[in-house]
Amino acid sequence: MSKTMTPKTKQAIQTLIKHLHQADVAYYNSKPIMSDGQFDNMYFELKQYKQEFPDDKAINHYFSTIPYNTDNTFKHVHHPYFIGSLDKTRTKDAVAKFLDKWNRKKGDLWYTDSFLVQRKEDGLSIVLYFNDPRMKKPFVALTRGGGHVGEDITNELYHFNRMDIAKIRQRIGKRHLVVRGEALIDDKDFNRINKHHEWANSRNLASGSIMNKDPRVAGKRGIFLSVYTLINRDEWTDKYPTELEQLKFLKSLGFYIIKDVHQFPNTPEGHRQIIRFMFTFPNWKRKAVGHPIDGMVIKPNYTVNLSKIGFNPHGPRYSVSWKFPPKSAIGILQKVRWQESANGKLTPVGILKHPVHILGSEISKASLASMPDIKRRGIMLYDHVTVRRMNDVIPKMIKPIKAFRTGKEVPISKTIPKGAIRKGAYLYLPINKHSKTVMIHRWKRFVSKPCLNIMGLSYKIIAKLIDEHLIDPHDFSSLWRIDKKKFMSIKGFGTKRWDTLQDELRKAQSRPLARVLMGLPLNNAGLALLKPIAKRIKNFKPILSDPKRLQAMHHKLIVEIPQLKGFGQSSVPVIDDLFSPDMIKQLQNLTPYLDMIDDQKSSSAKAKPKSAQKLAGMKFVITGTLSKPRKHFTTLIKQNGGKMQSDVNGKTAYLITNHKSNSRKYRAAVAKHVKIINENQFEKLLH
DNA sequence: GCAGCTACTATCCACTCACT
DNA sequence: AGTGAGTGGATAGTAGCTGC
Repeated sequence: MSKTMTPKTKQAIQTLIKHLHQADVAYYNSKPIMSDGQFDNMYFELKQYKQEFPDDKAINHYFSTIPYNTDNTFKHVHHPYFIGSLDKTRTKDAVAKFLDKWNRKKGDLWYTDSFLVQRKEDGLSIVLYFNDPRMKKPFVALTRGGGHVGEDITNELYHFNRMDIAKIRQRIGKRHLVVRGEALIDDKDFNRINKHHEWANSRNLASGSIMNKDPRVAGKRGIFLSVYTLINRDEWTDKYPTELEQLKFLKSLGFYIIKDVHQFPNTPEGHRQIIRFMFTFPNWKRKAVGHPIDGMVIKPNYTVNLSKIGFNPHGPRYSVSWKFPPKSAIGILQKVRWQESANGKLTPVGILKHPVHILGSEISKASLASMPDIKRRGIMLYDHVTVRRMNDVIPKMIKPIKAFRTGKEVPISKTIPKGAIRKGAYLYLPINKHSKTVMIHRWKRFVSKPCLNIMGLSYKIIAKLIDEHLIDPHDFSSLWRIDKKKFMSIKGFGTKRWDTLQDELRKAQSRPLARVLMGLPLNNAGLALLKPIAKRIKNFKPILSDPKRLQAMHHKLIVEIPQLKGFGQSSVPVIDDLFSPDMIKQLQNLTPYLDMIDDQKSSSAKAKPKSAQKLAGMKFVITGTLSKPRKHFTTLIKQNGGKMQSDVNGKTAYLITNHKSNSRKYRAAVAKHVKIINENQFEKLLH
């Protein structure tokens, strides 16, 4: 039963088909406008619509007419077998469901003793026919094409690397053999050749090389065929009933056989192992393969009954593939939200019309960084944009798909709030001290971890306290004078929350002066500046109550602080801000509740005696997750005389990480020949 | 008194920009 | 080169409420 379609859905489907078609055409003209992952996402979406609306003509038309390049001189030949593609699964559940279909009783149609899991290589699918009676020549090589008609590339095969087709033909003799493999180019060859070209990826290069009129070109570019299955296996199962035996046989004939085929038993534990193996396949391993792979394939090892299981319209029913989650996706930039911060700074965040899925997570918003960044990338409002997660984590809008523009796009500068002032790359709104956003931001800072560290007062809780008139938004000290009865009468607030708050307030009393000062709405004031200030103030309470001493201290700081190493005249406005009437009033109000004494013991990680300092002078950078919190390592480093850096530079001694990655720090470490060690090697440095 | 639910928070990560 | 501020999502954890 197909549901009725809303006009909105209809429009969505039309747009999807239009874009898939554009992408198809671009792809077959070797000028792809999006990545495979992005294409897959859209394709998958349309497939889901197909399930929902199986009778829709537009959808069915798309799936029945898949375009291919007609502009070539290669001969089209019919495949005597249907060369299908595998069903794509996306979830663990779908994989589990596939595995559960198989029985362990020999004789059953769906029987196998074990499964094979192998890479899904991302090249050009090619079928080799030896002595096939339906072919005009004793040896024919065809591309897969749409599965029914392929292109004759027999001449090119003689120039492929890693196999000698003439020798293989000799060994086969008169026997009938049909094998399938993937034409691939190694990453190192791709990179070498692409210095002078602009191929989108090595699959495109493989395709382009084979299509080149000169068959020698493919060979020179390092193309090879990775053979992964026997197609006419029914004629061979008497001798070789399993896939593994068939692959071994093909290898003995001289074919280059796909690497890393893993076998798992058809048992509940085996199923769990398969899922674990596939879904935790690390990125570095994927890169280490040396040529692109885009997923995993699962197939039964026992092949005797496979032809009886048969095909669905796309390919065999007895095998499925799982594709790696795409690294980027295409979304529509529907809205730009200008987020206002405590100091009036406006930062743009791109809101997507529909969430997209990248690396298994749903992304609905992505950073637009700043106006210069937006201009560099040429992104406009209502554009289709590619979205990536930087280092697989942080969502960011990368670039517009200009081919999808309708002419209705609007420059993002038009969305800037009225009254915003430009200062460098950022925009600011004049600070309105009564704006609720600004007030809450200031409270957030005051109670935040590096400042007063009062737990349990989040953005929403603060908003509630202000709304219920429990605190005076302009006076931090009002937090200590909340009316217990009123507090408890608010929905969601009880004794526990009250007790916790009181407990937190007591703890806050002894926070070091520097952290109290950092809680104030001062611009550009961090601990680095406030610590030397607090050190000179020592005990603020007696000074606050004496205007003369206050003035003297203000003067002393303005003179002394800019003299310190690392500080300049820029610290003066911060100090002036600190001694402005508003701030002093805040501090005076807070005197009954806070100690406001400089914490001299706080030179945190106590350094070991110099003789024991194994890391003296060494600079360290950490990237990625380690087995213990980073603090564990930073403390150890500091205790032993080392220093932490946030970025790798020429002076970095070691990058500590447990995994290879493509992060900025890792790349920098490789480029700058910085030693890369894991946490175990780091521990050894200390012994 | 307990389980299950809802609401919410802190923390982590990489990166960008401003500034000294 | 170093510091500070500020971006979002995943995750694990906390607290309070509700129903039994």
